Amino acid sequence: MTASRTARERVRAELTREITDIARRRLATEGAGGLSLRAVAREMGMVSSAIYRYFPSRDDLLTALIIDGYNALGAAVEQADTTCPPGEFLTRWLAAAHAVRDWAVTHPHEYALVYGSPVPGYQAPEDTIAARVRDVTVLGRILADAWRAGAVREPALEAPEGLTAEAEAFHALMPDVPDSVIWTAVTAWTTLYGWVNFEVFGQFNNTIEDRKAAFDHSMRLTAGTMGLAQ
Amino acid sequence: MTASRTARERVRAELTREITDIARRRLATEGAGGLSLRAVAREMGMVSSAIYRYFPSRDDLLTALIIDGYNALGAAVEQADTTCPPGEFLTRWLAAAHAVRDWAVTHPHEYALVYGSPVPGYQAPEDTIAARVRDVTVLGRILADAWRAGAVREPALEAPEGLTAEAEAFHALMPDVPDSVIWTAVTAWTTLYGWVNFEVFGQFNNTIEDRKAAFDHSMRLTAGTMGLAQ
DNA sequence: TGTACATCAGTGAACGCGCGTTCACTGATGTAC
DNA sequence: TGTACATCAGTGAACGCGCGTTCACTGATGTAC
Repeated sequence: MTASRTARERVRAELTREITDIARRRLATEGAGGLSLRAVAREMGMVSSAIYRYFPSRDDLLTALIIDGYNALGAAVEQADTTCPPGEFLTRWLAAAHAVRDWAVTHPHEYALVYGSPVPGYQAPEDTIAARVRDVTVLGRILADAWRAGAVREPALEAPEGLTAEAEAFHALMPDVPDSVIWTAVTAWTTLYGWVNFEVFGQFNNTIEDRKAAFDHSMRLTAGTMGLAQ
Repeated sequence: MTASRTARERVRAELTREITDIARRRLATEGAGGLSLRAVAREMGMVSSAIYRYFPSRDDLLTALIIDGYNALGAAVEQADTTCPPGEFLTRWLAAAHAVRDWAVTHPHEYALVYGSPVPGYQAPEDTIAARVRDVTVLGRILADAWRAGAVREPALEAPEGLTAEAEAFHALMPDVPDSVIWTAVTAWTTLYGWVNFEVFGQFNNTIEDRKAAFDHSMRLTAGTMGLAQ
């Protein structure tokens, strides 16, 4: 019967989810390097070998968590952008930036998993790529839309000749946008994630208290660097 | 005899150095979380308990590595700045920025130790602070010097009222500099380290090849954000 | 200068722990006739 | 609808491994008289 077959599959999906949930929670205390199948199994009330019915190895579980992380972050940014009026580019940029920061601050360990120092000995497989680019795709789209609408002032600093080939990869995200603007976008991108890294990894401890406000201001400055009108 | 007493102490200093050297090298393969006293001892040709004559615990060894890392990075940045003509502020900024990047690229695992995701379960003690601020002290000094020399254009974007108190901590590094400029400096700081994080942690793999040139351009754009004349 | 004592470096065994993964197995759930 | 068989989930024991840290010890190096 299809119905009962689905019943078993449903349990399987639920337990798979429970495993990743517990694993995610354990990231907080142990970090990615210390994620342990046995600990997850223990918390599930299962014998450790039972986990292997769901994930063939520790690295596969880690991969699942990483993909989930990218997708959650990507979805948050996409959602933030779509709730903005499409023609208000500064608003969209700020919304997307805050979405990145908000997600990172509420999920610091998952953020560390996707944007922190690499897990030693772990090699991310190819299938993480699709999930990996969702957030920057949104950021690229905002600037590309702004450019098409004539809302981007070109920077005074031209792109150096030698970087023409390097900009290639980013034209996939931002077609029609000139190289000089591509580089302001890449710079803005590093500012955004640089800030979030600093905040999540504790570099602002004892220095900045109202981090959301400071971040907001910094992202407005960054919008200026990109030539987005205030 | 003082001479022979010094002999024993010299051996001690040498072995302590050897331990940290080996530990540093092992960071590369294992990451900070996987750093193991037993492995270091094995590589030293010592029995594992002998390490305890030199470091009372694993965390103390880690602390030594972190302090060394901050100092090496700080020294590199200081050195880069002092070789520049003091009045050429853009040159100084670029030199300092490249010094950070160069050091990080040649010592990626030590960089990860000081600017990457925190080591789970490790709490940095107070005595890391002095070493920790050497690099940003240089960056602050460059902008403060430029400001005093009248070489900094104030940004169009004023600092929001609510951030006055937040800027306090940075006035220690950059006295006399107005808040609006403080925030361009903090933003530039996050851009610099954000870039280096991205590069060292592999985010630019398969996208940017000539990273030094792209970084240089990005840092010139960032100088613009800070109001430093090109 | 020579001897008695104190300090220090390194040894080797041990404690108690957790880990990833394999394997033969039991019993329950689903499938085909 | 009922039975025989196949698939699947979970068990429990085991393999072989590495870890941080403690402790009583030996022997060498340094110190004080």
